[in-house]
Amino acid sequence: MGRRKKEPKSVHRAAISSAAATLFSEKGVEHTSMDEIAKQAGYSKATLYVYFKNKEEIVSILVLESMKKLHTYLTDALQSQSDMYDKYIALCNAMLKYEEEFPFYFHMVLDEINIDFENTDYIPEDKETFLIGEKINTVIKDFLIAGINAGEFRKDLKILPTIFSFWGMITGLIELGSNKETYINQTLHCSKQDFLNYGFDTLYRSISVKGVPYEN
Amino acid sequence: MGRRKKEPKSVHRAAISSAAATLFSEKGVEHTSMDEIAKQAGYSKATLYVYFKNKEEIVSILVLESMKKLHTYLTDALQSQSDMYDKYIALCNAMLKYEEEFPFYFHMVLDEINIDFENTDYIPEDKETFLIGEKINTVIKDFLIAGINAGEFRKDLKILPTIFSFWGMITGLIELGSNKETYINQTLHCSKQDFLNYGFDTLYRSISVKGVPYEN
Amino acid sequence: MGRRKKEPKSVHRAAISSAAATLFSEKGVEHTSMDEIAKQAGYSKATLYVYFKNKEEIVSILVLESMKKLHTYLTDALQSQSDMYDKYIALCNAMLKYEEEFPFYFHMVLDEINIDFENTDYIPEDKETFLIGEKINTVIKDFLIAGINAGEFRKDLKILPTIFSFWGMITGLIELGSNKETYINQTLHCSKQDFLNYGFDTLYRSISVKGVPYEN
Amino acid sequence: MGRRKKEPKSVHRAAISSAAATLFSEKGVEHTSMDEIAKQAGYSKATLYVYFKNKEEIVSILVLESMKKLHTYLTDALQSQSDMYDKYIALCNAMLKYEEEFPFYFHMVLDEINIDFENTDYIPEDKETFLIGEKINTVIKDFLIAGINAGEFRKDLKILPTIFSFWGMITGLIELGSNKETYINQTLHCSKQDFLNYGFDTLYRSISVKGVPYEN
DNA sequence: TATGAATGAGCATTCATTCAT
DNA sequence: GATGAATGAATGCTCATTCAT
Repeated sequence: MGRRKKEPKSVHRAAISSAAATLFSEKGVEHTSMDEIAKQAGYSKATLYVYFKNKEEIVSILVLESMKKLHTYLTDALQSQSDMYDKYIALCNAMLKYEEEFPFYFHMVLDEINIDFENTDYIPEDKETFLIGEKINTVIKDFLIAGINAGEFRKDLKILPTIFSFWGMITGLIELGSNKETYINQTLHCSKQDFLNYGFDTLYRSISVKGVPYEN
Repeated sequence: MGRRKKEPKSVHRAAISSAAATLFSEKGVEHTSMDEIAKQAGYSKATLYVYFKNKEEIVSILVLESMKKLHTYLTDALQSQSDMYDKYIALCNAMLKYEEEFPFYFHMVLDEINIDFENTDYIPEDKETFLIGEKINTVIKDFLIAGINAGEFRKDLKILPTIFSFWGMITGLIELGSNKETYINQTLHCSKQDFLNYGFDTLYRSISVKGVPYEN
Repeated sequence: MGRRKKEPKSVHRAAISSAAATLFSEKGVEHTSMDEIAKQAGYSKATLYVYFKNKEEIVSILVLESMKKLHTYLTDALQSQSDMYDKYIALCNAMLKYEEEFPFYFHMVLDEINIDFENTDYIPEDKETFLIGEKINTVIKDFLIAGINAGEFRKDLKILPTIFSFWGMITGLIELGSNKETYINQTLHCSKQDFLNYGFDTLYRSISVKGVPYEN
Repeated sequence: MGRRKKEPKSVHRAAISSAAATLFSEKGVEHTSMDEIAKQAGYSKATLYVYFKNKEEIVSILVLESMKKLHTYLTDALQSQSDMYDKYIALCNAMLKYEEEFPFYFHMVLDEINIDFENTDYIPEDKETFLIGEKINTVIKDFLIAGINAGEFRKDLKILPTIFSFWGMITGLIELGSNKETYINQTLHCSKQDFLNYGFDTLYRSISVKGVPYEN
């Protein structure tokens, strides 16, 4: 095992967390051992503990990274379109893109966000993750308000409950689309993307004043 | 140990799976050991293997049972109401009831159902579970068609995609409601049930011809 | 590894703790691994955990056992003699016998006895160990009082401080005798037993009214 | 790191062993890692191995240093008093002072000294430690002989055995006093120092011709 | 000389599963 | 049929030590 060149710590952390990400996606966090991560990353198991405090920290940093990316995807999606409906669809597809890139964290993100801030022992990454979560909420909130003001979305929408319920619904939709891709292909005779587009459209009607703009 | 002789095999399976169900709900499948199930059920650990091939089979039978119950809940919900909107709300609450009773299987049901029917090694219960899933689909399908025929639901709904997307969305909504109950209470200043009602209503608009009937 | 006959649990516990005792004496508790204990006892490592909750419990039971034996040795020693000096010497030799049989616990016993009875998590054996410790104190106390009343020991002795200081001194003497046996042999040109006898005698003068009865 | 160049090797050894001493006292040798020593000393872990062969050597040098200090304490104690009894008490308190300063080595000194001088692999410090031990023996020997010649100590004392047995007994007494300080406070209703004074006095009678001079 | 980097060997503990009786 | 007994295989984590630079 040739010793590596002097590379910054972040390079090793990236290599390790990347290896972990692959394995976590394949078999889940619980079923991925530090031994396996080490082997996948090409390090000795002990070396993992040079770069990370423990397994939990690897998970936390991965969740944080993915959340940051999600935030970027969502922001970019909204900026890429001007029409409200197009923004909505771009938003949904940004989440889809995220789910496809980080299948594992997609669901975890939901659970992890409830941090016990009383517990002084929590991993700093977790707090940052929570903060990014709040930023994401804000992004969607602004989008909703803009839509209402533009006369596109129903005036009687309750902002916060709408954000949360949409988050849950889109998340559930995408997760089902991915978990059951083959089943959908066989039974619905359409692609996962088609299925999701249909779902996104359907859901749009629940906030829209006038329904979906084009025929899908 | 004074255990009655000649109890039919099913009695023992029921006792064991019931003990397992309790523990799984409390601590999750992964964190429940066969040792604990045996103790809870009042059997020796080895005896568990007389009645079940392995731990996985216990899980499978439990998932099947829960699916059967879900089917009942859904059927009952539809029969308990005559109005379409009321049926819809009853349907949603039936799923909520299921989630609250079987929090653990709720999500699993999504993942586990993709059976490789080519694989001759699969657990028979899993096939039955799949079949119940199909029955559930039919129940919802009939509901949707009835709603369309009654002029309550949009005529342009595509039946199958609608069933699936609704399944995903309601599932996602309920799961978020449960995972983040405290967060919702604190941020939205409302109960989980209130939040979910709002979400159910919102979603109803996406299939309804005229929106929700009453003010909520 | 042929499966053993159905033997009572206590037999296995004895076999394991006995193997552990040997290794603990040879290399110390910290440097004895459960793996080694298992090998020495002829069991699989996992089997150890069938009979003991953890390593700590093995240590605790060993300490307790040795303490019980010490109590017996001391009681027997006192009963075996009628003369006070002879009782004293028998007492010292009982401790020596104990040290030779349980070299490892001899010192540990001193440390372990301070139990935090507030801590509800302590191992039950530790409490019993403490109780035996108290019984041992009583045995020595009665001996001291009897000696004073018989006019053999100084009337101005403070019972409790005398017990404790004698315990410390005899313990220290014996431990030194054992740790440095070869050195003693070479430098003092006498056996460990001779050396200890001299020490016991010397110490006797500090409580005796008239000094040691015979010439040593 | 701005470390001054050309510091003699001994300076680094002192800095490292001093850091180690602090940590060893706080948490014990076994529970102090080389990592912690390095951090405490402000060196890189690898640097420790430039100045010391291994962890054991750090311990050895520390034991040696402490022994040197003990020798000084004992010599000073004897010179500080003229009366024999006072010298004896000063001697005991010198050992107590040593125990309180080097709790960790106090007991170790007993065990470690048995060097296998045939073994060419031993650490040189250990030999020096042994030599200091011999010097300490001589100090006490001279004290004993002086006491005998002064008519204070019994004429029939065998010098060497008395030295050794006193060493063991005082050592044992002090160790018990320290290990069980709280227990002594609670049960004997006196301070550790009071208890030890009583013990020292008691022991004095075993060598003294006439008993302890004052009432304590 | 000083150290950043890496790791082999080890450890206590857990658990699903097997099998002789 | 029921089980007491036993265990192989893991798992997360630690640490003294080595070595190329």
